[in-house]
Amino acid sequence: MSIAGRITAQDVAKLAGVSQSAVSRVFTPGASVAPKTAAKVRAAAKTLGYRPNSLARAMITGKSRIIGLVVAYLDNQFYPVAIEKLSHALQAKGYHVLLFMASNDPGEMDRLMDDLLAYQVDGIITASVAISNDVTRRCADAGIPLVMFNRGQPGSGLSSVTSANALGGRKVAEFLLAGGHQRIAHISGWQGASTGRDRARGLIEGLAEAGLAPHAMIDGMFNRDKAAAAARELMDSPDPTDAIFVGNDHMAFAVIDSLRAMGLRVPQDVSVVGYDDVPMAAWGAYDLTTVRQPLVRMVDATVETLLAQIDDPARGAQAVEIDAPLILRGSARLPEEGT
Amino acid sequence: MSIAGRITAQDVAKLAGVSQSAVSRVFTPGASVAPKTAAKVRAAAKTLGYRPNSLARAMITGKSRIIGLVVAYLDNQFYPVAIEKLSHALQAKGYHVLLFMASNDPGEMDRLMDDLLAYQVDGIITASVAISNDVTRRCADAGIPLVMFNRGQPGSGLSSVTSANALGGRKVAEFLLAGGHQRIAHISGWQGASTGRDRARGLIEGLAEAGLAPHAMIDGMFNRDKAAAAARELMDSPDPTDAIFVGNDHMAFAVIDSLRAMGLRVPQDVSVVGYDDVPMAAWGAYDLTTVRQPLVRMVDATVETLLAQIDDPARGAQAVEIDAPLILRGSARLPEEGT
DNA sequence: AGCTTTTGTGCATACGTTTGCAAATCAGCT
DNA sequence: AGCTGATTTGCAAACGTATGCACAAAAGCT
Repeated sequence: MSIAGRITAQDVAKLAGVSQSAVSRVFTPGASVAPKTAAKVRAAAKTLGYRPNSLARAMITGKSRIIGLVVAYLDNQFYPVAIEKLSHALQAKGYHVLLFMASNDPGEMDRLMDDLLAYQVDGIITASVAISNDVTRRCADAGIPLVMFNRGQPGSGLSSVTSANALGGRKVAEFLLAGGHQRIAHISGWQGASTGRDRARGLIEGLAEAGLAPHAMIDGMFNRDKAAAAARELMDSPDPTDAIFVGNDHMAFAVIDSLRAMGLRVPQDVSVVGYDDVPMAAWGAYDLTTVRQPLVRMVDATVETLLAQIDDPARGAQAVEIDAPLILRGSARLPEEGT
Repeated sequence: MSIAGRITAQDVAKLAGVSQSAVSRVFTPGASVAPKTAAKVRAAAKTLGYRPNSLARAMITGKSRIIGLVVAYLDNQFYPVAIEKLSHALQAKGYHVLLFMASNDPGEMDRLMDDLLAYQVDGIITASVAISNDVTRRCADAGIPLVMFNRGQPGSGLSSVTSANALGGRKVAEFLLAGGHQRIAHISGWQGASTGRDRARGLIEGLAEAGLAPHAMIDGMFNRDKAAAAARELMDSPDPTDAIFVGNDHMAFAVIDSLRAMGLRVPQDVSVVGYDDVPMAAWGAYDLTTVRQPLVRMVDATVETLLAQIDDPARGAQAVEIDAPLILRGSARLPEEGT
């Protein structure tokens, strides 16, 4: 019965009539301890309600079993769901998640790095946040593996996990062309991010193979308001588009809202295709045709890559790309049968 | 230039020509240290890239400056946004967030408690997750403050921050009555949660004052599928309702999707009112009339309550309720002018 | 200058663990 | 019984910091 104050391994040792080391060994998986004493210790621990202090353990072993997770925005549904899955996956591996919110202010990440290092995290996952070279260097210096989730940084020597964004853009191009669209515009993801650039490039390449070019390209910055404005601009023009590929679902919803507010029908007047396949894309109000980022596989690849790098610091960075299938729904006109 | 390995206060001390204690004092806000030596130490720290080890600091002070944040689901947009704000608010106060995902399996929370205690968190915030008496007791034993966000546990002696849910339900009742609705149904939040019960009770009381009773009550369990099924059931009946108050926005969206799929128009055929006012409620596709939970004020109250309890463990629990205004949009028929 | 009061510093201990090492116990043999 | 080898155990030293205590240095005063 613990009145107050922390219960330590000493207390348990005293009650069980063994040394403190013995207690430690009982709670250390690989250690050598006789079944009989283990039983005594476990009994004592249970009555006192003892749990080893993870912080003290981290000090001595040099492994905190904490992963720093840095996220910029949570209003795009893709990220909450990703966090949920990442967190579950890491919990299952015995790691814990220290959550950091970063604005996209570049200085912000540097400040967060201080906290991350101070808490001796074993590894870092960043989701949709820009990494300066300084941050990269400090991670390398401290020997802390970092994996970028859903964003790459070519030439940075950092691991990343993304979907096959360029290929995804290509698939959209082919699909829209097959559907008979002539004037295909792109409201892109932020061109400062690999994710945004690659999707745009894929679309352009896909159209080029048919001898076409995008009817228009506008940087939507992954921002709803920007995307909505872009949609209005595209349709107000004397030569409006007949299909819009939007850089992610989050913007695509804003685009559809905006089109409907203009009295246009989707997909009769204009087709819309998104990217991500967040749960909301399947909801009746949008029924969005989109490219699915296979979240579970991306999450699995992320923790696998990160843990591999933690276990073997000599292992180099790797950039994983996961195939992203096109999901057909009602927001884009379908190709004719038998094409 | 750090080649590898952690830089400790010892290293800095050596370089600066002072004792390790001096270095510690420079990084401890209230401590007594001469400006001159502070400067020397800071310089040495900067060239070595030194940051105090938070884990070691936590060991000695007994304060980890870590808050455990336990969340059940992230698919309801209310919670991601809440997490974002909570995290920012805590970061601003020098705390950090250890994130735990809990299923609503009651045993799950007990297991998480082990981890929370092992990491010596200074406090716990739970968002929409059930707390067993056992968990309550263990927190009390360990002297760890806990505040429940967006859920209360009457008689548990636990702090909580919610909106004024019952009053909110009342407001909806009055508003729908004023709008001339006769058959008002409720697809409630989970009746196992105070939040769901209080909103339902408010509606019932509000209708009772006008001598009415709900036309129907169905427990939607905060679940989209359940809510959609409930909506179909309500409208398929020989005596369909003319207004549905839904226990939260997340379910309300499913209800609207479901109604539209039946060929019904919102609000011409049936009015829908939600609860939360998540960002999505303002989007064109739903334009949902709803009760706004003032997120910023709830978050502020939560961290204020928690930190007050951390600073003064003797302070008792308190249940904060924050007024929740009704936000009028297009999903519910408005009362006549001049009523 | 001599005294007292304030301020700054170093020494040493403590926080709660893990783990190498050596001593001690135990089991398995002849 | 005596020896060998394997297993279990306790001792003590770490990990990197904060902090009480004693003392040194500086500052304030008449």
